[in-house]
Amino acid sequence: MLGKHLVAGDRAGIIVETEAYLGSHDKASHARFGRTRRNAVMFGHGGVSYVYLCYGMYDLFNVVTGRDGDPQAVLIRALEPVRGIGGDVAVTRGPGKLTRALGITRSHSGLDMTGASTPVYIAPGRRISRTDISVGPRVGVDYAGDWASAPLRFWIAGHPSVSRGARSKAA
DNA sequence: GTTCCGATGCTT
DNA sequence: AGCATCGGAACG
Repeated sequence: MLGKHLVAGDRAGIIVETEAYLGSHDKASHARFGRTRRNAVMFGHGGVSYVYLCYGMYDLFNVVTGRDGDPQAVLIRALEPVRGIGGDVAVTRGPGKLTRALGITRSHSGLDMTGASTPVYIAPGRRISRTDISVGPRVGVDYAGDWASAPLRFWIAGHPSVSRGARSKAA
C-alpha cells in the first residue's frame, strides 16, 4: 500500500508508513481475543476500512486485508500531504494525526476502499521500488511478547513524513 | 538528544 | 487496569 493515495473528500495524502497485523495468532492484533463489537469488520472481507478509537483521543485508520474470517489489517501510520491539508509534513506524521488532518473518524469504519464512491478510499499513486522500503518492529506493542519485535512495520526509506516513534526504532 | 507524564474514553 | 498516541516538560 506504500505509495498509494488515501483520499477523504477533497483531502488526500500518499501512504508512506504502514504496519501489518497478521491475524488472531498475532499477539499485537486487536483480533487476538477473537471477534468483538470493536473489531468485527476485521473478520469480514478485505478492502474495507477499520477505524477505532485509540487512547480515548485518536481515531486510527486501517485497511482490512484478509479473506472472510481471517482478521488481517494494515495500519496507516504516516502520509505525505498531497491535497487539502497544506504543506506541513508534521500534520500527517503519525497514525493519530493523519486521521485528524483528513477528517477521518470511526464513522468511516466499514467502508469499501477499492472504489471512489465512498467518502474515504484508496487510490493509485506512485510506484515504490522494493529497495526504497525499510522494515522494522511495530510501534507501541511492547505488551505483545515475541510479536513485539516482529519486522512488520514498513516505510519509505528516509521519507520526511515517517513517524517519530518509527524513526527511533529503525532496523 | 533522551525519558517521563498526563490527557481522555473505550475495551476487556 | 490497559491501551496500535501525542505534545510538552525535564533532563543530560
